[in-house]
Amino acid sequence: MGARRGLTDAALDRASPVPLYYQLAENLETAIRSGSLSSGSHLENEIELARQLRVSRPTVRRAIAVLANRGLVIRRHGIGTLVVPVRVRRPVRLSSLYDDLAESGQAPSTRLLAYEVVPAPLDVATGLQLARGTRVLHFERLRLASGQPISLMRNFLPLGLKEVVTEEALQFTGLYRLLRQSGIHLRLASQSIGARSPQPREARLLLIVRSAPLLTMRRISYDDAGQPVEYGSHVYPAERYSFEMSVVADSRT
Amino acid sequence: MGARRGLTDAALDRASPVPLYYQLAENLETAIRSGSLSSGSHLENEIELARQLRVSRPTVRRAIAVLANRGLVIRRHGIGTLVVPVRVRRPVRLSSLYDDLAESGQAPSTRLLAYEVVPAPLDVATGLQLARGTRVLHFERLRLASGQPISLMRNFLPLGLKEVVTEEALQFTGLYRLLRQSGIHLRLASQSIGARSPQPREARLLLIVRSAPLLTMRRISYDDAGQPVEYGSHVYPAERYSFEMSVVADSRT
DNA sequence: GAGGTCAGGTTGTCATGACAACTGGTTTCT
DNA sequence: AGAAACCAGTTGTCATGACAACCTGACCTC
Repeated sequence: MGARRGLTDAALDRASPVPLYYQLAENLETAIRSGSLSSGSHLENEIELARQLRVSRPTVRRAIAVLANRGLVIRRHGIGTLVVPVRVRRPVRLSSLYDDLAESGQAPSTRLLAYEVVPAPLDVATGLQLARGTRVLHFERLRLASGQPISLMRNFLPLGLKEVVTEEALQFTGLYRLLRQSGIHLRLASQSIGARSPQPREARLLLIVRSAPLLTMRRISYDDAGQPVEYGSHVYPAERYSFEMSVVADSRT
Repeated sequence: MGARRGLTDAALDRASPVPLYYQLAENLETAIRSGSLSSGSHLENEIELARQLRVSRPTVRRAIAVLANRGLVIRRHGIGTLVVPVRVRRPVRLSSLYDDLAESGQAPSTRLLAYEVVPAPLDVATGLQLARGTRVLHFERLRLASGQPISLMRNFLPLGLKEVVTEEALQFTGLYRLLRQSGIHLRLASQSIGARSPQPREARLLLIVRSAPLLTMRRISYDDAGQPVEYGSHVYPAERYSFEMSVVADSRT
């Protein structure tokens, strides 16, 4: 704060293991979100930016590409790069509900309704690429934000992860955080979003009437190696939940 | 065809205005989808690929980055690049329902229920960044696939696009295609997916009972310049429709 | 036999340099 | 006055070169 000159107050640290382009991307993102770079304004041009920061132009371009991918800026050939004049953010990312809630300041809490080892149902086995009936870890959680139930989550994981995702840990930590802490990096997920009416038990747990629709999400997550790690089947009360996302067209950059 | 040797039968055309990396990305994608590159197999390493194709390694890397972004391959440091062993595809892209249906072989048809100029409701005006009450183009379409209604779509556009999106054109062409044809390139959209119960009129039009839930999508699309181009508020019968998407974690490449 | 060590192969990062393509405004010409 | 041509500024594309970081498997040592 205070200094007006540099677009990026935080300097780049060449000694850090974090790549320069990534440091730069984060600095820029911070500047955008904090409002230092106002909506609709031009970013300084790449060559000048490179000169100021003492890095090469490809490094600057790569940093900007990260922001463009996240939908924070738009590049225009012959014009420049401008900050997206949109307020909306919070895309559907590969993060857990827990993270999302914690970030947005809501105090999330969890009730662990089930934790057991069961034979995989057919769709789960298929999704996790296991033989029919293979034993898998299954658990069910009810998520509350500000005291209100917002999600009923059922997950299936390969048995090998039982040591990582323990019953105790799940009480206080999100699934994705647990996985990340033990070195499993989720890289890709395919998911399907739909809607249906609640079953009686679901309506009771989520404190909604039976005629109120549920949002449903089925997700299969894969790690770095392309191995399926998690099968999730979640439902949300539509009146209290929706999915926000930003979609970016293939931008050729 | 017949040649087995080259991973990419289609050669690169340096005279083409299409960038080399993009040509390469498309060739590779074709190879993957057609099965020439089987699931789980390694891609040839970057340096060798560059040598064979007579391009630089950055060009190869960029092509692979495109595929990685689309979730078709996974890169592993120190290991190589492998084809994602997943069957699922068809992410939520910035394309129209019409395109999607046409691609998947369903014969789409459209009934144009309304086409008029109206003062923008508050949420529409906000979304399109117009003053409250500004006159906008509004139309409503009922989409049918294989004779069954699958979507009721309401759209609002700035009045300036009335010449492009005419009543006649809408009967036979998707909105996004119309816009593209007139040089408007959608670049970014923010959307929100939720669910609710249908209103009587919606249930009647979509041929569902009143207790059957609707999927809802609200989308605001922006063009190259970051100008809002379209506000869409669409509903789908949940029993016949769901959103499929793949999510990719920030991969640092 | 178990463990650590090392080498080879792979992707990741970054710099430098050059030219092409596009946009918008200015200038010039008719 | 209007239209065409030009120009400065910007991002887009591509090549070459170098080194770092990482993973696997083979080898060696104990």
